Formats: sequence, structure tokens, C-alpha cells
Amino acid sequence: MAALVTPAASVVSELVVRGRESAAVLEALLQGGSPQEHGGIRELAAEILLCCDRALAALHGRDGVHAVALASRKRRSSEPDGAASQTRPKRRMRASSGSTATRVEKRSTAEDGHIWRKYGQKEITHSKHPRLYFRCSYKHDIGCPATRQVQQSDDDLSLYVITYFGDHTCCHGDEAVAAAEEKDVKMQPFVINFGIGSATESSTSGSPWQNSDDGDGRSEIPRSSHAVCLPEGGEADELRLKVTKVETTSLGSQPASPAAAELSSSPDVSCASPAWDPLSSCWEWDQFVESSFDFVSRFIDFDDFALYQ
DNA sequence: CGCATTTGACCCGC
DNA sequence: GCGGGTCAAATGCG
Repeated sequence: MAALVTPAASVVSELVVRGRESAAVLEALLQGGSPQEHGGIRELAAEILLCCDRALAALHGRDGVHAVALASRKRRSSEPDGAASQTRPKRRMRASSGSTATRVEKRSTAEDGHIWRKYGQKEITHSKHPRLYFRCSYKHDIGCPATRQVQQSDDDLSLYVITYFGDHTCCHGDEAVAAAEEKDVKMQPFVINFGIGSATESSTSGSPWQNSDDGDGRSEIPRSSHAVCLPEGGEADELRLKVTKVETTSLGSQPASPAAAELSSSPDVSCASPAWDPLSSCWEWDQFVESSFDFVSRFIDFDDFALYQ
């Protein structure tokens, strides 16, 4: 089981947790019964399905797309011929300068569902905050040209100005699922039992979901800038999932991330989540996985995932 | 050891 | 020449 704490397993963990968060909010909405709140129910349900679907996809893709991605990330070694190292024959491509931005957004979080890899940071004159440069993690794998720049707004420190360049060619649809489909792997039904381990049980010795923001006020960028890829418009229709029981329980004290806060439209619902680093679109996996993987494993019989390996 | 991140240097457009 | 975007060696972590 410990061997499952891999990047793929981490992704699965987070996805399922997010699914559970959404489920908790969903139930709160249902209990509230306010008609105006029902507007979000379908969206939440879609989120749940999508998260769980992604969890499956992550496992399906581990030997496929994800493995390919990992394998080809190796940096080009220094030029073997000294002459080449003397000069820089390669012209540098400028994705942003000269070309227009695909879109510019101001958001409270840099999360956008895609996997980005930071490749630079620059202090910008007349700007208090550095600009961070990201490219799609699949740039070198499948040549996804998407890049983005993230800069904290000087006007509103809670906002991040995100400028996108280029369109993603990597996450149109779910390539992991597609890879699984190519292999004709059947999505077998499995059970996520959110009820195993009651709230009281899981929240005994303090909250395992403590916000990592414990005072230094500055979230470091985690080692991995892999955000969970949750592209918009994903369909979870092939998902064969049985959620046997969902309990809305107070697992944590408060949402630990903007994303969780967004999900948690009801103040009565406490959603647990890893700490989110808005600048790098990263979950703080170190704290999250260690503290919660065991917890998450209560919900999931990971033995079922052996089916996909 | 392999990987992602950091960061100084290089390159390019204005 | 300057400012900003990108590269890639160095670094450090798992």
C-alpha cells in the first residue's frame, strides 16, 4: 500500500478528496433545499464524477501518457561538441512577445486545471511582484504550445493576473482516458465508500487537514508544480462509479485552499484539502499526502486499483 | 540517480 | 540600451 504513494497515487488521492469535498457540499445543498442553491448541484455532481474519473484516468495513464511524460522530461544534456556550447544557434521562441495573449484572467487562484511547469521567474520593473513563467508540462512530450504568465496583482494582493499564450493541445478531452480506451481497458466499477471511518473517528486527534499556512505567510512553491489536470468540458460519462455513501462531516476546521473555499458555498460544510499554492497552481503534497493518504485510504479500497495495473 | 526548480545569462523586440 | 522572455547549468530534493 505504501508503494501507492506515488505521483499517480497522489493525484488519485487528491482527486478523490476533491470529489469527496464536492460530495459534501452537494449534500449540504440538498439538505438546505434552497431552490437557488440547486443551480450548483449539477455542477458539483459533475465535479465529483470528473474527479473520480480523473482518478481512474491517472491510474490508467500511469503506464501510458504519464509514463511517457515522465520519461521524456529529461533535460537535454550539455552539448557534446564544444563548438555548439560556445554559441547558441537555437533561436529563442517568444510565445508572448509579439504574439497576442490568448486570454488574460484575474483570479484569486492560479489554478486552471492544467499541468504547468515553471521555467522562469523575473522581476518586473514597476511591479512589486515577480512574474512567473510557466509552460505546459507536455510541451516536450507532445509539443503543447501553451504557456502562461502568473503575476500577483499589485492592486489586489489576493488576485493573480494570469496571461495565457497558445492553446493546449495536450488536454483536449482526457488523453489518459483515451490512452486507456486505446488499450481497450474496461473501466470496471468500483466502490468509493466515503462512509468508512466516521467523522468522529477521522477527526479524533485533531484535524489531519490543517492548513499548511502556519504563519510564515509565504507559501513556498513545492518541488513539483504539477497541478491536477482537470480540463474543462471533460465528460465523465464512461465512469462507472458507485458512491455508496457520502457523509457530510466536519473533517476539518475550514477550507484550506481557495479551491476548497470556492467549493464550499455553504459555511456549514467544511471541506478538507491540501494547501494550495496559487502562484504555482500546486497542492502542497508533502503535507497533504503524508497527513491524508491514510485518511483517504479509508475511503478507497486501493486493492481495487490493482485492476488497472 | 533522476527529476523539477532555481537563477544567472543570453536573446530579442521596442 | 533597456526591459522582458527564455534557456540551460547548477542545485537540491526524494
